[in-house]
Amino acid sequence: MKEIPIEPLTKPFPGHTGMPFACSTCEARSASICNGLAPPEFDQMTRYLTQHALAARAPLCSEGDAAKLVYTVTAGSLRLFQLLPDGRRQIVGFAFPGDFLGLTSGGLYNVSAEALEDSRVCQLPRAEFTRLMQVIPDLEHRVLARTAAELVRAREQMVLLGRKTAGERLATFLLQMAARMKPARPDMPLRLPMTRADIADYLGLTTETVSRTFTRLRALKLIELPGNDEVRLLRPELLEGIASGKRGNTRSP
Amino acid sequence: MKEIPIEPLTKPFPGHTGMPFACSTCEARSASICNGLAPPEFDQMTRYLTQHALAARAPLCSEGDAAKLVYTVTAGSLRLFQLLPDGRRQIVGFAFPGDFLGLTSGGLYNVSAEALEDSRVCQLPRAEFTRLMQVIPDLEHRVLARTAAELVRAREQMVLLGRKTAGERLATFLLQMAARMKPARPDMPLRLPMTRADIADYLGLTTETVSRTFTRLRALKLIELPGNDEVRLLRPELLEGIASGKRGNTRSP
DNA sequence: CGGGCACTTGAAGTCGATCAAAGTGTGTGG
DNA sequence: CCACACACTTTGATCGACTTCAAGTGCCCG
Repeated sequence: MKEIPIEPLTKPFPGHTGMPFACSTCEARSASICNGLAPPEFDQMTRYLTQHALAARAPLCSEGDAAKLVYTVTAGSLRLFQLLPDGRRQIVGFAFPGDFLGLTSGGLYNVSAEALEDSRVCQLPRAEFTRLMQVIPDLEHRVLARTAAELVRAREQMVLLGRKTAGERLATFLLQMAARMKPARPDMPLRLPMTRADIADYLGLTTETVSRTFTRLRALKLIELPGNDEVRLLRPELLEGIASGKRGNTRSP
Repeated sequence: MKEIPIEPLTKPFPGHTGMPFACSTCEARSASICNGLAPPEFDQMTRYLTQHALAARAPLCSEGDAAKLVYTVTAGSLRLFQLLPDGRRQIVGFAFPGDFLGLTSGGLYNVSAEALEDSRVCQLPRAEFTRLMQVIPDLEHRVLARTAAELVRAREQMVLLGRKTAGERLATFLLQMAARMKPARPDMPLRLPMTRADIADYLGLTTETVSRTFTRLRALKLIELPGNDEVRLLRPELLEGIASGKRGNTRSP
């Protein structure tokens, strides 16, 4: 939890196309918030845009801080979370390349963000981004579309946290990750950049329960665990059934 | 759960100002999505705008339905929820006068909505609303602001569902309701239009636990329960402490 | 006045939490 | 290159908050 300062990149971000908030990684996922927008306005924007590297576990921003910057993740992954005064933590989401961070209602960040592994972000002053949204309606459309999509995801997570069993939660999580990761080769094991504790805090469980539930799913031949941070989903269709919450599946896994 | 069809109002909505998506109630809460926008565009819009009454427990829309309409609540209250295949229910929010419903990502509603009591909504075809957003940037700004605010609320609810105890959940809920209701006179009891089962499905608990927790808070002289659907918050500052999750408070309530 | 629904209360059960300890892997420094 | 330290994970045993099952109470409305 020690502060590792954000260090500016010395050399150009590998794969960067010169387009702010767009990079080859993001383009590959067709996820960057600015991809394909008409470039003229971006020329002025470039002036304000910087890239930053984050060491594993480095904080990007903290809940309650003045929200001076908005970010696009270009490499690595982050956890977004809130803390209760006594230290209980809830991870509200993970961020991967192409994801957009820093939109707030009010001038303060409402979640904290930390790198899960060595990561990179493009950042832009929020004032500049707000101005750009006024100038480029299409940019605002995109931000709205993403925010709405994130709200849908948040509501699904509320169903998970409020009503699903541990087995259903983990199955849902694994399928979420599989959908986001799009493994290079099908049947390649999925790499999970987060620890069991992170998964627990995302699913409203403890590390012990997450670990036991992994073990249980493995015993049922639904998954394999080639390494501590790797999973292979052997029967996605069965996992779907469990994740969606059909009872009967529930009590066993 | 039987289908009570939406019946059109026969007489003009009481208190309606003639401004679509704005009514005296909404203005009083300065919450209507369209209040204060320049009226010219609304003249054409009025053609498509209709008002509807909902009987208590009547469904407004169902998760998965084609999202043909957007709504503003003008009177009463609704519950927004999702169901698991076996019937488990998670209420993701309640809607009160001034609240805007029906924004989706994709063409389908992602939650179901039902009236908690006799209610009224203004509705507008979604296509028309989308067109209006293109024409009136300020309208899109407002929709974005509300969606972002709703996302913040959803994340706070994730913390509640994932990490808070029953006592903390109920305290949080009561303060949420107090903040929304703005009781006419201070120290007037709060009217809760939802049942214990609704509260339970909102907080990820059972009706029994909600009931026991109400009893416990009353025994602690933190609240009074003048009627089944009424609460008076006697010590809001203590409830705040519990709701925010400082441990020590936790084990007693 | 009586049936039905929501709410409350009690007793017993369970899923996941907590407490405890042993494994596993990794990076570092001797 | 090995050994130690540390961080993460797994497994086991026990506990407890909330659920489940089961009555019982109160209240509204026909």
